[in-house]
Amino acid sequence: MIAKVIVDAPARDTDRPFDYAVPDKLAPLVRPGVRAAVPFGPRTLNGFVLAVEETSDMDPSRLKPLKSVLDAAPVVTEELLDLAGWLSRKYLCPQYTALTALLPSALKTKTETVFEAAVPPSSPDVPESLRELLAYVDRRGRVPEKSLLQAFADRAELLTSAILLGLLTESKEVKDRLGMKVQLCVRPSASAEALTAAADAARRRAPKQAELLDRLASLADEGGEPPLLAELARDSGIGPAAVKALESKGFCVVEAKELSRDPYADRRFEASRPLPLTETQAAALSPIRRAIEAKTYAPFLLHGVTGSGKTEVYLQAMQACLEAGREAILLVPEISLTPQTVNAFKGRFGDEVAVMHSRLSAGERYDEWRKIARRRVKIAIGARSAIFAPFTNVGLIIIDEEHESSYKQEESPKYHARDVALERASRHGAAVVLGSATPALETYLAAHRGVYTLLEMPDRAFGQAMPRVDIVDMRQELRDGNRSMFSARLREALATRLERGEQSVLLLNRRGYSTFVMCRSCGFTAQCPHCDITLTYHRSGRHSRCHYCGYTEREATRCPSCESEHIRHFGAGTQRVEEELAKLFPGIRTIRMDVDTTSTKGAHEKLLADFRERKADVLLGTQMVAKGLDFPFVTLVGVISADTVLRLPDFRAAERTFQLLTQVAGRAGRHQLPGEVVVQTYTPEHYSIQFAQHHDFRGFARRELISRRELGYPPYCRLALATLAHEDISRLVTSSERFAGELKKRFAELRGAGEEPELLGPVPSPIPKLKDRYRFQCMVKYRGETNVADALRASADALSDDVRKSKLSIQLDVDPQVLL
DNA sequence: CGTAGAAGCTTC
DNA sequence: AAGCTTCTACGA
Repeated sequence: MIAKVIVDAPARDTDRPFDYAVPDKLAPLVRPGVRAAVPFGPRTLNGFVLAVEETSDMDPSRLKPLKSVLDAAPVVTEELLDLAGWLSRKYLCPQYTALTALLPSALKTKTETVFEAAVPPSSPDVPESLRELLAYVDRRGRVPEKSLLQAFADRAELLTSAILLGLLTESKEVKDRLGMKVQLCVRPSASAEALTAAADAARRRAPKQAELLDRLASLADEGGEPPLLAELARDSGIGPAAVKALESKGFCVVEAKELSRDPYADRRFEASRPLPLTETQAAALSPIRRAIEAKTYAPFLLHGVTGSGKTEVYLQAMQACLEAGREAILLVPEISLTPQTVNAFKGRFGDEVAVMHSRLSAGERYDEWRKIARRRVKIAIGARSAIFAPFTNVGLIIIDEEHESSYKQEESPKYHARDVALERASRHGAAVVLGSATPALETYLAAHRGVYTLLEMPDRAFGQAMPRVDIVDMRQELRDGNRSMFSARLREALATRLERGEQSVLLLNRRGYSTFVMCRSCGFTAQCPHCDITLTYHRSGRHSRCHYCGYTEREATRCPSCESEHIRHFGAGTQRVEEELAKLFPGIRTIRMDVDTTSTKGAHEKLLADFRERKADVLLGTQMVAKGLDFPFVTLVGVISADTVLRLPDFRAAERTFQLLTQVAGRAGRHQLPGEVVVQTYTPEHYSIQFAQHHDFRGFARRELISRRELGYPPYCRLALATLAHEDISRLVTSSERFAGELKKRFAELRGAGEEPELLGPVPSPIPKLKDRYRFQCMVKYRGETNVADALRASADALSDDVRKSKLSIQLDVDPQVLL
């Protein structure tokens, strides 16, 4: 028997199955989808068994035997094995990388170095200075290198000399990143009669033993959960000595019992029943329900304004899916995976739900994943990676807030959960529901072309009004002599909230920090004449550059548009806003949320909880305050500068601005108190801001699609991005040009079909230097189903010499979301 | 001629 | 990716 194994050596040369002989005693365990340890050259590596076959093309004498099998049951289903192949082809990543992406991190095993004492610590060969080290290792048996380094962090040289002197033996061990959570329990191993007899005999001499024997007897008789060792000691005072004694006499065995950590075990969920649907909701639900019942692949776009009641549609679609005997997956953006969301679904479906949440520990995530793999639940809820829930009969996949950029993974494999969802659904004959108030334009256009069925919910379910949005022209503020970052309007609105004891949220968007030049008098920003993209300001060279095509211009001292001298690069931090806030409103209580204040675990939740309990008047933060928050006393949302998103050097900047403003407007006045939104901007006339003010998605989409078509951006074409990096800039330039040449050569072959992709670059990357390596990029624009992946991979392969020899790195991103 | 570091090759 | 072998440049 031969196993085809993808090994943990993710490089071009090794990205293919290797054949191994399967020893007879492992044969029953070796199945497609299990992990195995295999010899690979002089090393031992982990791998995934792709297939089991009778024969191999290899000379049988050269086959090595598989070392061990890591899983009693496959961890990757047949369908997901195949999907991993699809991921690797579409997103140009090694198969091993694709396979690990399917699994919870707890199963991403690595080999680690472990040390053992080669001689006893008391041996005369051990120098005095190394006694302590050796004793430490000896006490523990096998010590992972990591823990040893930690324990002797300040005395690393001791470790080195111990290794050099041969006092420690070094070996590699394949380890699971985490064992299952186990506790020891006591199980009877004799008949009930024998145990009762022994209990009677021991009654006088050893009462504790007798008590345990009684319990064991009733267990053997009636069955039930064997008691935990720890429990026995705590509740009945039966210590480990008594257990040991009985175990040695063969009355019981101590076993490791696998526990499931249910993070929601001690939480109550308010049970909820299906609500009566509005007419619009019912109209949206019925085609979804029909598709689930018909078991055919059917993608939908559910376009519903904020508050239109999409959640109830999701809930009832899931209900229909469960009734059809099939499984469902719900994806939500990580940031909105809050207790609120989880409660809504746990409340309706209770124990049928597994939640994959990044705030859970690796162990808890693994347990939730196992519930899915063991078919203990029928619904999986989670962020991006939950799309790989190992169900076998998926009937429905819902992606909430489908426009969110967090559905695109920025590490390899750089997959988009929406595309994976569509791919998986087509394999299962499942319905896909893409839900959003502000769909991605790709999705919206596809729906209009009939690729997805469009379902619309244009009104709020309970008829509430949309919040009022005020746009403040910051140019006018400057003219009126206000040089601060707070407009009179926003200052006044803040003062009113302080007076009334209501709360405010202030958003300062600085994501993808990027400086650009702007005129504070007229709002002019420098754009690329070829790409209509904001030029990025480079302080060192005192120039601005387009990172799409490389166009460069010198720093201006006067505004080319209005001749004003108030032209400068732009950007302010949360800290500065906080200071200014304190100056304006002495005694104001502010909670600042940014990378600095939320870096420690749980800090994010803590800050939000404090704000909920009204321990602060203002919540000031970046991006992360914009979404999914729902606080009853927030009646004001202020956007310090809408321009920071709008002027990002990204063709999606207008779309992001519209989405952000629409989202943020949804945060205010969600309850009884009416809400108000103040948006500060230097470009109030920009259509993204205008349409957001009037909550007009359709208007925005129509306008934005026109310019996308004119400029040749998605959704009218598709993109792929190659980023090359090297520490030596001149070699990088050479390699980049060679890479571009290879690409062009291959693209030319597609010319006949009228599908020749367009190549932009090579140009310096928007982050031109990272970790001492310079970066260049090539962007590819192509249409439809043109096979660009093969050309990219082949071109990268053509430079594989440079990659290996001169440490050039080439990163490929198909359908990039963030072009920064 | 010896040796150290770089470069190349192989992994079932 | 990483361990092992081969190449090659330089000092004695």
